[in-house]
Amino acid sequence: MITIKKIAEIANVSPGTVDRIIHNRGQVSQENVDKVNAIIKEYGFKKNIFASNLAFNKKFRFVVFLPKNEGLEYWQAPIDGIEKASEEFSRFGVIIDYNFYKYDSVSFKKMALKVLTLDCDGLLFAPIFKEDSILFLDEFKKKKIPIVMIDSNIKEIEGVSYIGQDAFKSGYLAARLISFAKKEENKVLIIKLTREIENTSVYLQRIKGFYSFFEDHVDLTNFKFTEINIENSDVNKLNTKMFEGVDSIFIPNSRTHIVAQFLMENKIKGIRIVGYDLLKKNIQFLEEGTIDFLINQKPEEQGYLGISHLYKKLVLNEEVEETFYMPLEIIIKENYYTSQ
Amino acid sequence: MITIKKIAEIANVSPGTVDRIIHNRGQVSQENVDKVNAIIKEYGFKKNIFASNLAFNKKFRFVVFLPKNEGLEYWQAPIDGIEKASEEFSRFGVIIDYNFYKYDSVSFKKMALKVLTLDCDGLLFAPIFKEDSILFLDEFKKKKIPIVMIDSNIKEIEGVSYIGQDAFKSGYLAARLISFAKKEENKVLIIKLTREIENTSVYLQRIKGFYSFFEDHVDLTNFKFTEINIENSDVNKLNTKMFEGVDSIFIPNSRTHIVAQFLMENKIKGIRIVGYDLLKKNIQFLEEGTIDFLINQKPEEQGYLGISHLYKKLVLNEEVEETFYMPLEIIIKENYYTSQ
DNA sequence: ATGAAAGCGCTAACAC
DNA sequence: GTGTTAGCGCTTTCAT
Repeated sequence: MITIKKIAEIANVSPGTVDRIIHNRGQVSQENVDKVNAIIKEYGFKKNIFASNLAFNKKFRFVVFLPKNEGLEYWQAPIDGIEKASEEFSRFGVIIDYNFYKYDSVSFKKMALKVLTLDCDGLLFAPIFKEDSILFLDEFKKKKIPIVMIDSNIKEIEGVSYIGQDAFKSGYLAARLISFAKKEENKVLIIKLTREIENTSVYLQRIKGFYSFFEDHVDLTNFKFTEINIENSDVNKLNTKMFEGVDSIFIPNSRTHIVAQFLMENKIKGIRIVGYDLLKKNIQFLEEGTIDFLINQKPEEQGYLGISHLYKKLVLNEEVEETFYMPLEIIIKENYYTSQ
Repeated sequence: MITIKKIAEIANVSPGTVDRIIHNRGQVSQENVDKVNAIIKEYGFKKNIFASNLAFNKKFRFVVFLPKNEGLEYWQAPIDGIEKASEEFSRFGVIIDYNFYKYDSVSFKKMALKVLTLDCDGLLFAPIFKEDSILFLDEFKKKKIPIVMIDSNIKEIEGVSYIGQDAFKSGYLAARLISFAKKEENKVLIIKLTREIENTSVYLQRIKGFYSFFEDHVDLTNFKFTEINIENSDVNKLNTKMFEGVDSIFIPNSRTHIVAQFLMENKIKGIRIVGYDLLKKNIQFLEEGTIDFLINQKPEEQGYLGISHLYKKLVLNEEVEETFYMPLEIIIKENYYTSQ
């Protein structure tokens, strides 16, 4: 492995000049730039990361901008992953600056303004509120520093990395899980437990993928679908009539346990349920047998990989994939505990 | 973060003495040992990994001791993972020394003797042949360097790390997948496609776990089991009679495709098949619909994590989990491609 | 048993 | 526009 000193020797210039060229600091003659670049290419120079970091002694400040955990179990998971990464990379100068907002648009906007003022080297962000997120990102991108999105993707935004699931494909998978039940007539309920404020695109994508599966499998004519909308995820809007004759239920978000709880309380049995995310309550019903399948988004890993992405890009100057779709993990009672 | 120099200052000794104490090189008075250790504890000293590696400039040689890929698609996967890790960690001085053997006991023993003579800092190893592996490990352990096993575990061996699946639990999971099919009478075939030479403990553990599930679920009385032994995985020993009236098949290893192929060729349809590993041929039958479930052992990740384990332990001096059970990944047609 | 000091390769400040 | 050099924190050799 060739060093800067040796490159300087070969090129008949000083190490300082080589350094200037490598870091595009300018103030070098074009002649030398070409000469040195040629040598770098020829010998395949890669800077010694130990020496570089030792001398540079730079701290890398990554801003994390996520919803607060207050009552949001799901959002604790990415934080756990981030903390794991933080510990692992702290020795490489990585510092995490946490910025949380309450799960509403007003709090988000307020915090966004603060985040925009922060001095940092990278951003990890979850675009929960789509419109506000786009405005925020457009502004933040002016900083010209790497941005990683987790959880939900905004495909329209350019130059921002994404780590998370493909919502459409996860719905497609859910449909397949539902299709396991082979009966003459299969009544499927799709229950949307929504919140006013949240980004609708994720669960709508999931439902789209869900239907898409049945469109691709026209032989499955014995499946009939009904959609139910439960605003504000209000349990009181559920009633036993809804479930009469129902064989399977698809709930395109993590509030699966609300339905499971209702079914249990009303002693409605024998319905196959497919939902999302390993929340404690969901796991409880998985254990107990009411929920059959959960699709795991691995939120902890998303957090970990988000920081790892920034670390590799900024600290190690490595090339990294712009988009990483998390595997679609099927969780049932018998394998949930192996999922870390 | 306190440095060696500062510790020396506080303790009124030279940096050399502090270094000797940190590395247990001896030749220091007990008085100084205690004094310095107290300071290290008080200030929470952690050595600067950049400076350390820069000065040390040590190469870490990890020996990889695995079966050769010749006709063994499965064993290419861990090698891919190892190569990925190798690239990633090469800048930290990690060098991989590959040692392959043919998939037979004689070749293994021959290579084992060579591996024992190698000068290295860590070992990544797959104990395919149990008895021979125990003899080898007992000998290798005298080197007092870290050893990681992947793929199959030998629980009797102490002080050796394991990264891979829990075979028993994966069989248990397979049983659950089989149990999805709800019919009045469910005839289940367990087909053991074996090779004389291989370690039987893995698939036997899987079968044990498989039965264990049905023992835990006594209500599933409608499942009846038959075991078939196909020695040398010989297709010619399969016949159509075996499959008469069969509803489900469990194949406790990666040779699932052999049965799938037979069923396809003989136009036997409607049998649910659960098997192991994402071999190309298995995927092909998964795509086409003959195989319903594959349990993925993530062999690539096992290889990657194995090297990563040694790297963290030796290069970074980090603490690492001794045993890491890989998640039990359920793969169906709709999610296999998301599994990297 | 202990201290002093060179050097690992890179960065950045300073001098010319 | 270019060269020189101190110093990052640790390891290791040599001297005492």
